Amino acid sequence: MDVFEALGAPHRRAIVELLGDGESTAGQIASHFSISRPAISQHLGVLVDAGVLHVRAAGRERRYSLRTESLAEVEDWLESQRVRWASALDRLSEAMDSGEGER
Amino acid sequence: MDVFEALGAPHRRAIVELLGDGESTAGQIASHFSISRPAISQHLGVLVDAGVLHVRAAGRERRYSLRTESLAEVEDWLESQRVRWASALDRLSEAMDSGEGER
DNA sequence: ACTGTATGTAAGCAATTGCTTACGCGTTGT
DNA sequence: ACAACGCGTAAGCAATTGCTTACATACAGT
Repeated sequence: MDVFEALGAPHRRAIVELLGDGESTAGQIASHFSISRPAISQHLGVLVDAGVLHVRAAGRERRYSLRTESLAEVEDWLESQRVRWASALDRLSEAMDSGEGER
Repeated sequence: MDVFEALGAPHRRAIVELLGDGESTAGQIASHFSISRPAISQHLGVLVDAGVLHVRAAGRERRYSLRTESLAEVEDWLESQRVRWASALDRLSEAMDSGEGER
């Protein structure tokens, strides 16, 4: 599953938001939600698979943290879309300037 | 369905990429994919609902175009995440500077 | 060694998703 | 008026998702 799909689920986005404050353990994360701990564990698995999170074992805990590179990946995509959109607009206004009356 | 979920599906992202070149009709869009036309129609519906696309009826055609504001929404979210992440790092290094030996 | 704590994994299930084919409805051209 | 076109909607279906409870594993504290 890629980054976009991973961020598609609201709960997973909420997890990312939580981790914006910094690293935290699976249990701490789960405590913020009303769904079961295993459900969170599965979401965390998806996020790690997608490269959004990084896990670090620390004793019996597992500390999750954001991998900002993955968010950058999404940002890059958006950026590239905006660029293409902008140049499409350019072409459009160019066409309107020159060929106004055509069809 | 919100923008994130809408962009979660690969086909829908591909549609957005297509529309980066400018407005186009449902049929034109569908012709780029191997899935059925109704399937594309449904994806278009989702994207419009999510505010990603705008439709304009033109005779018997329907012209779809990007609503860049919605992509900006996603970008804002990412941005805000990055800000929080950055300040979390600040707090961390601050803590390390001052209280090094604690814990 | 033994108990409790932190966590992932397995199995099962209802709801949702992404697709298909069949159909309906307005628009265009003759 | 009528045929063909462009498109959305309905119905149905298999696959996937998001959850649950129950279980397994591994470390920590006594």
